[in-house]
Amino acid sequence: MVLQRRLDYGFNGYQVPEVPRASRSARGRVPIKKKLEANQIRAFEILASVAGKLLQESEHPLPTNDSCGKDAHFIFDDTTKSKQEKGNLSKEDPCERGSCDEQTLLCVGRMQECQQSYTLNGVSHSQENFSYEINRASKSFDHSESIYSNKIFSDSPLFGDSVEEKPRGVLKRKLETGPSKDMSIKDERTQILGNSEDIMKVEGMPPELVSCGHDVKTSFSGDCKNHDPLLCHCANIKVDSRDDDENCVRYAQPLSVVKEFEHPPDAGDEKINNLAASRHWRVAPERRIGGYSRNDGKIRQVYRHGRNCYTHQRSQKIYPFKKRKFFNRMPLATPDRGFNCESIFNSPDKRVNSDNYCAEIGPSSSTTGGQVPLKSSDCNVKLSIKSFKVPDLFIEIPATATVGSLKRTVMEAVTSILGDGLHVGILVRGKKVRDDNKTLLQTGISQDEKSRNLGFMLEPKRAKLTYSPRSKDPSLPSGRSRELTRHSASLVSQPGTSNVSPNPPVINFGGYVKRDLNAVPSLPSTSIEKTPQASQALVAVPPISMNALAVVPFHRKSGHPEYVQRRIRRPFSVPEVEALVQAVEKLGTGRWRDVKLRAFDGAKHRTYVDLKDKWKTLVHTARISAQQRRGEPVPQELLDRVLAAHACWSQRRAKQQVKAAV
DNA sequence: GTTAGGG
DNA sequence: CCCTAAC
Repeated sequence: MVLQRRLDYGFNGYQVPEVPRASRSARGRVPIKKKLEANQIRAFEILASVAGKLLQESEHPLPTNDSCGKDAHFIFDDTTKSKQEKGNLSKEDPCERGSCDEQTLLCVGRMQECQQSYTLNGVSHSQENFSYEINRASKSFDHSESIYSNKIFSDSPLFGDSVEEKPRGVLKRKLETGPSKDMSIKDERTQILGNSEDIMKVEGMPPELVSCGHDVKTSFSGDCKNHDPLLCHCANIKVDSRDDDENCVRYAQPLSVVKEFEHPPDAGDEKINNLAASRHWRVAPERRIGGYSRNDGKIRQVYRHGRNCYTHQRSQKIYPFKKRKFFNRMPLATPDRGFNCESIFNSPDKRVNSDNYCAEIGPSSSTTGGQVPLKSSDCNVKLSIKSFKVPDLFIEIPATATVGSLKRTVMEAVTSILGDGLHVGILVRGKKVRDDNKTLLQTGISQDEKSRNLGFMLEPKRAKLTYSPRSKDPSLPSGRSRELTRHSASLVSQPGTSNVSPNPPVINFGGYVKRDLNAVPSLPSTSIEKTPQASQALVAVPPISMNALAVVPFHRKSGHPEYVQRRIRRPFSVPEVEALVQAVEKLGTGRWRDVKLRAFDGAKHRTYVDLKDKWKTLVHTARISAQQRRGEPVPQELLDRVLAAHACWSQRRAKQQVKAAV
């Protein structure tokens, strides 16, 4: 079987998708955008120019339907050649050049296999946030990470009423702000994050890491490949479990294993339906600069003075959920994010066996769901995948580089990421179908006339990692998590004592979990698939041999501020409102961070700004008539408390101001 | 990073 | 929820 490796040479980074709204960093600051504009636009143009010339000069047309699905096809003639010269890097055994025992990470695939969790200095880590950095000189591989929280649950405000003490130390704050170098770990408790963001956290995966050219050793100990994240943490575990967004579960009970596989929100309603609307720069002339597309991507000088000056991009101010949302929707908002499917391939067995790139399409995969599959001959689904788009590639290249070197570099990167570590994700009407057992009929693919609502994307495969080899029962993780959900979703308060005890129980919404109802239902076995954001490509590139060219993964997270999506709306539930009211009654209206810590600690999707905003709306709601209110009705009792607390604290503040004035 | 307030 | 200013 010949691999179908046709590429619509649509570097995602070259495209300028329309965005719902301009945006900035999640916290409303400007830095990202400004910095980008300052530093990248120029580099952009350089690359765009070079790439544009490259394409112009190419004698070979860009992919067409004609050859699609038939033969391996490379756009550039030197593709194959390059491949031969270099060998199939992506297929190369990662162990070949290094010691697997030492967790030498050479290839994308291996890297991905290792990124679920690992043990460092005897402490297990989940890799929610981490970065890698290569020190070429020493050929050492450093990683940094931030553990979201190892804070034990008992440390939560839930068990302490004292909020006056400025809480929870530095770590606590860092937890909300994303990656950091803080490696401090209080104890063996390690949270396991089942989110799919991990790959994204491989910030700036260094080219060397996947280029098979250098031994890149981590300080991992143990075999992370076989590391079972589900079974390795047996102490008290604080679980931050998320649904589509940031819903977290904090579990007070000691658990040997808890993991919630998230169901990221796939693109909900706002998703792009017109998958065929490619934003490839070739079709976006209006955005071109100087005849070429202006690239919104980031271009950094990787090699300087002939040596690798790669620096990983530390996104200290990246807010995971925001980015995640962005990525979750990318496949829809910007088709270039992963797929480009508008036509059909006709396969007798409804299967495109292109080295697994399309294997998930076939209904034959649906036979394991206990359903009686339809006869293939009865209703064949004809699909044609015009082209796949590779995940984002971020290329850094000196302006003095030749076009030829650019070609080779890009080709290497492309072949590398295609060679391994990718699997296909399927989107139906903007929603990712995670359930491999669903039939095409069930998912609606079969009725999809023009495939316009069907999309394919390439994603790094990592699912096998998150899976416990020892746990054959796919329902286990999910079942557990549901249990967890139920458990933690219940309001943590002691009825009867509230408002009476001098130390009333604190309602904490750390364990608030909700599933994305819009998401296509999926089975546990597939829910662990990577989310669209994980389609971030880890690109392999021959380091120095390529005229000092380098390709590094385009870091969506740290760039393209315009792509940042608005967070999904998540109305406050009544229990949440109650928790908020209670906290504000206690703390007042000017200490939102404390309120957050006290009542919503762990509910990462609720920021203190959210709480402040909610309070604002609560006050407003309480003041208007019941008929004017919308949404889930808030008990009048709560609204009364809102008004009372608001009045009380407003009065206090006024008094203090008077005092201060005098 | 937080807070406050307009949008 | 977003976005900013101000601190």
